Amino acid sequence: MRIGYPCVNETLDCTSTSTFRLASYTDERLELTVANNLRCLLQILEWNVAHGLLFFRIGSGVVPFGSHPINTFPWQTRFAAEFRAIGDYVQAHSLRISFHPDQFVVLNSPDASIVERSVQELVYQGSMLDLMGLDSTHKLQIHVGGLYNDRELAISRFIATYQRLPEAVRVRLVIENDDRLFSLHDCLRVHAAVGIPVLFDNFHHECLNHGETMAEALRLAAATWHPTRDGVMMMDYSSQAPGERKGKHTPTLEDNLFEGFLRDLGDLDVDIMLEIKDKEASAHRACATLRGAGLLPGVPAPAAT
DNA sequence: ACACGTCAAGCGTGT
DNA sequence: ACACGCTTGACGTGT
Repeated sequence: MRIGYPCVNETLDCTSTSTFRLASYTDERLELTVANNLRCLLQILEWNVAHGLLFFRIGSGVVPFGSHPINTFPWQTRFAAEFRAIGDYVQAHSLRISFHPDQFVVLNSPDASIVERSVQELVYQGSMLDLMGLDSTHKLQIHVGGLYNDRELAISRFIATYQRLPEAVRVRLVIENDDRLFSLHDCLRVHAAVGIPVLFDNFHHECLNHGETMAEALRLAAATWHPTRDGVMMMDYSSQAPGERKGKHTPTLEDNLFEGFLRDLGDLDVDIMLEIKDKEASAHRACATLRGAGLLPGVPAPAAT
């Protein structure tokens, strides 16, 4: 089992997704920014290893405008060595990497140009994994997309687009149940049609479900991951922010809820991404809970920073 | 030095 | 028709 957090390390003064405005795009600016982002990315991964956090979601903005036509800089060749070094580090320490392209990636849009831009964004993010030399156990996670007043048609459009994706994207793509439109049940139907793994989000499942218990839901999702091709199931973990609007993520890990979740998990192996606002602070507490339950080996005591 | 309006992209909901 | 949340920082202009 690995524990991770998304995109940003709040302890280090180093970010892997610094960017600039489209209006101020130049190749020089791009080159400088990517160089700095990759330097910080490696630094964050090193910090994670030192703290026993072996799962990390890399932000979409490592290469600013990575799928935008304005960006014709050959960053793939210019930074081949840096990407490779990061991939080597990931493999040397058995880290797991994911990407979560954001809401603009909609594979089931009825608008062909939106689908085309979405595919280009997935190609960009998948190519970073290729450049790192990482296999298909490292994933790109997206949602099924929009509803467009016709669930069946929306699902069938997703399936049709999925089948046309470039191989490098298709082998890495996974779908996550969302909190309002496409439930675990919907994702399982897409899986049944094309074999795409389902990345389970426990909090979204609490918001939108068809009566499956948490323990059942976890096992249904786990069964969609092919052990060698996809690796151990990945999931997102969060819980409701107390007193806030339904669906809002908690600002910090609630240890008692997490312990209850671990009971539902039972003996299932899973890599857990903590989608919690205070990032690595909660990830630390999750690790402590897991070590207490004997589910994680001991790690070096967190170094003062 | 600091404040704050704004930033590539989509969708559904609420007013 | 339009603003908002999603996820949030931080860019970049103006003072």
